[in-house]
Amino acid sequence: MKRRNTGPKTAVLGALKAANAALSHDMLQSELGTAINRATIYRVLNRFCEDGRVHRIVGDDGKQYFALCLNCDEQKGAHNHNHFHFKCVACGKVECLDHEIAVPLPDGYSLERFNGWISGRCNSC
Amino acid sequence: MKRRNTGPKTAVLGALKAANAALSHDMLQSELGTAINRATIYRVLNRFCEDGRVHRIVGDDGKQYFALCLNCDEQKGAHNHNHFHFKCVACGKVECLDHEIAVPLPDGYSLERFNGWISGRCNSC
DNA sequence: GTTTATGCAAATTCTTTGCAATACT
DNA sequence: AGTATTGCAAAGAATTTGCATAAAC
Repeated sequence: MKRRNTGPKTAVLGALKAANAALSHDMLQSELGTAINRATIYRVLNRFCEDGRVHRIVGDDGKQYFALCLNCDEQKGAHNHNHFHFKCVACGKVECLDHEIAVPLPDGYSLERFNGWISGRCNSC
Repeated sequence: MKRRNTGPKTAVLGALKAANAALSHDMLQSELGTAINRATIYRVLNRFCEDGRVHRIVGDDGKQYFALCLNCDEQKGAHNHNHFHFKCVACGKVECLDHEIAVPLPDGYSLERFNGWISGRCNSC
């Protein structure tokens, strides 16, 4: 399944780059306008996740957020997503808190996915 | 707004106690049967959260899970929910990992809600 | 007898999917 | 030409809400 370069794909990627933050579908949609279809945005995002270019976080609002994998794929193919994401309740921005978390798993437990989320107020708000 | 004792309320509370785990709505529903209405279960859970008897966690499946506040309210009225919740992808059980997490917040940031979630495999699976 | 809580159905919100049409390579 | 990708509409899943009825206190 070879990937192709298309408008929606580069638009979504550009928006994520420009935002330098994690964006939800509706954030992207209002950024990109209705010219790009809702379903397309979801599909583009899911493909980016499969390809390891983007990681997905679920917020405490139950919604999915997407952020570029900055320190992930370039390293060694392994993702290091064991960090928290912080959403400011005032300005709405979602940032990666680049601080690897040591997970306190009981003996015999194995980790498959990590989803750390904090809501609060950022220093500009 | 005074609270009243009703069947659904005690049924939900009993199920949460018996499970000794965090349960989602559909887990509760199948536990309690269809005699208790879907909307009622949601309303009971939301009231429990308001009253601080139960805490709510959002899973990486985007669904809400509810667990009794065991070490929370009795202490000093303050909740300590800065712990992870672990969902086993095999057996589906969601446990509280009772280990207070020190959150690495940047200067000037304040915490309002903590939502830590890990998916993986537990020691029985 | 008040007022909270329930049940039912319908509405909302977020996300996915089927299918025909479009556009990369 | 061949196949990945899009758009549109519709379906699905999780949760909430309006309103009349029932049940605590």
